[in-house]
Amino acid sequence: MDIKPLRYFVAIAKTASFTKAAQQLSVAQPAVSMAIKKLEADLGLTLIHRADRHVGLTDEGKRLLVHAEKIVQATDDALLEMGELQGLSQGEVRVGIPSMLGSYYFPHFDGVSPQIPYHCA
Amino acid sequence: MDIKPLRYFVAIAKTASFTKAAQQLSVAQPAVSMAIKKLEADLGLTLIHRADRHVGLTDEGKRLLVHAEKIVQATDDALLEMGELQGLSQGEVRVGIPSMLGSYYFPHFDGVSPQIPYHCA
DNA sequence: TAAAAATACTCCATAGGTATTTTAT
DNA sequence: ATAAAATACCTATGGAGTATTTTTA
Repeated sequence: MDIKPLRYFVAIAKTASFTKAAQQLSVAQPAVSMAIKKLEADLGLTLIHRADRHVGLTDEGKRLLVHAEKIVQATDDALLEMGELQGLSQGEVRVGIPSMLGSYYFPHFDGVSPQIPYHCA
Repeated sequence: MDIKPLRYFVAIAKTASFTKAAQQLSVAQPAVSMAIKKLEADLGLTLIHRADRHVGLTDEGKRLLVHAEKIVQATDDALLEMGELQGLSQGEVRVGIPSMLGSYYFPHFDGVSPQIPYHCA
């Protein structure tokens, strides 16, 4: 199972519309249609009623929605934290140390290196 | 973010080996290597030390592991329930009704059809 | 008739497999 | 020398876009 279709699905559930969901997600409407179609095929279930001019979840769709929201939330949590860590690991700490003093204040003992790579600005 | 690489990642964390993870997941070893490489590229982080003959998670990898396990678990929960619902919706209810009586006991009023398709065994 | 969703098609990215090479013990 | 991971290469699948058609209110 992939996460993107679940995001599409959640958006459809919220907006009750394939078109609005597509706009909200900045993708073309057919992408959403096909993603849901494939998701339904993969699960062997109908998730959304298309009948009577009204997009609504089936009973199975309602059950999936609960899970989908958890999965999306957990993924967003992960992405957020990883993004923060990435920012940290990318961020340079520019410390203005005269180069000759650097080796004194920031010595490089074997196996004990700074957590964040630093260099003089 | 896709779920399969996260499964690979969790398996590597557990087995401390790309090769064992691949076997466990029934995929070729390079698939695992490349999936992790892409995951690291996507996140902009190094998740696994490859140095010194010992596969181990970096600090960032350890943080991701916590999230990855949640995501995988939530996904498995979803797949399990959807699988159960699929089994139900596929299951036929075989009711032994003499065909001539069927239309009496199970009439087909317009727009009011049974929830589960039935037919006589 | 107008909207929303589905279908048709095309293209490109990527996941995965086999074969091979690199690396470290 | 061996075992494990990385790289190279190839193929096939599928995800997404544009254009178009179908459907229903």
